[in-house]
Amino acid sequence: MRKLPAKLASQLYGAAELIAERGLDGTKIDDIAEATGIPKATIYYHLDGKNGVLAFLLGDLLDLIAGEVGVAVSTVEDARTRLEAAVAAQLSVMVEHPFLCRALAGDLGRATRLPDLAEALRSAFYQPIEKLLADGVADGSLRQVADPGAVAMSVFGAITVAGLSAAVEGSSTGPSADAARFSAAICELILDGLATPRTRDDHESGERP
Amino acid sequence: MRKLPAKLASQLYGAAELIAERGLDGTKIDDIAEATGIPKATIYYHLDGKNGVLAFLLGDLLDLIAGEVGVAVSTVEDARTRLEAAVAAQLSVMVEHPFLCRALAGDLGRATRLPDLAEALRSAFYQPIEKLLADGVADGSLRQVADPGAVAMSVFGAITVAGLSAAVEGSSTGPSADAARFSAAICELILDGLATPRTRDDHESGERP
DNA sequence: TCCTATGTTGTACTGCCAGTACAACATTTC
DNA sequence: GAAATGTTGTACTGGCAGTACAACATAGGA
Repeated sequence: MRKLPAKLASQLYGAAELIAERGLDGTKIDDIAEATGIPKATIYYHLDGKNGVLAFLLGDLLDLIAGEVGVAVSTVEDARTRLEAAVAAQLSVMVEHPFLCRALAGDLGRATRLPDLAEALRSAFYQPIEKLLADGVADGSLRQVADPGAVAMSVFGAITVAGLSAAVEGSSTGPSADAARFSAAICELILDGLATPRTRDDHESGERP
Repeated sequence: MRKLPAKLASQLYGAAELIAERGLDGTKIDDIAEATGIPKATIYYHLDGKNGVLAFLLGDLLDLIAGEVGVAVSTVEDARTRLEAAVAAQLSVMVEHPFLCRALAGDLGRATRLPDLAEALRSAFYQPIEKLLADGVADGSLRQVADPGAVAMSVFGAITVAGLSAAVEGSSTGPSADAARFSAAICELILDGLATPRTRDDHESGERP
């Protein structure tokens, strides 16, 4: 079942847009068969029904993300720099696969109920972040926080939701520009924060010209 | 259809756990009928099928969140302080309604495909944040960032994902402690960031005793 | 009190669609 | 060229959402 011939695999991607648009429930197997050109009987021969299709598509996406992020994380730089690279890598893959991302977001519930996918999700998205934050504290490039688990979860959320929104909306400037823009915004947020550098309490507003 | 009698409304909440656990697809109308004690025919008399049930439950949750956050945001404090209050409010509601949150997360796709809910989602979660960030720049309590839209989306993601994870996991210390913990972690992250306060580039690690 | 509007519920039915069964045919491999 | 493996059309089954409807309940207004 993990031996899906390359040709079928590539055809299957034709179903991503459909699923992204209507959700898996709104998509009939016959629709998938028609959109991909793979006969229904063949789909069932190789995959475990609709869930199988979803699992295959999302599994691929998650592997891709985990791979790219893995590369970005494996340099000799300090953790803070690697964190920036990881953010950029994750966003770049997401922006390049908008349909898969939308399918993932839309059928998140189903995805997390498929054991393989739940694990893949975790290792693609959450774990690298968690590790980088810990590394950063160790090498001094990131601050020690009171609740590392909660912070890692928030960082994960910031990146992932921004990525999904970027993937969903698309833009005029093309995918790589989008990825760069969001990536910069996220790093600005999670590294430097939003508080004004000045006083940390009580300030009468000063209008700017 | 928005006139659901109070008694039925309260019974309907009995379906939240079911839906959270199995997803809406995995939940049969007859299961809902049995779990809530409302006969199937009555459900169909008042609501528009399964989607109607989901819409009712989540609509309620979102109204609640929007309400609490609205209160937190309407004080005379500066935007930074109100942002902290909004984070706390949102998390507190989420943590107190774990089943509804799980249902929301699991059936996000369906939810966003229901027009009323999509709008409610936006106004409960995203919009208050967006406004606060703008206010903060205006009153000087928050930093001006290069891409406010992208940053607002990331902040939204940080809060929401953390809230979902808090709601899903639960804990031994009770809901209000959870909310406070996550709330502190998120504010620490989005206000002060994770970069070490020291040098902003190039640092040979310095071990701490 | 009776009459009407509105709500409540059981029962029976319809239609759609995921998934299965299987036989016929194709391709590969040795 | 025979056996194994893969491919596909066709026809069927079962489960469940949603509907139809009649019987019954309740409330309120005259």
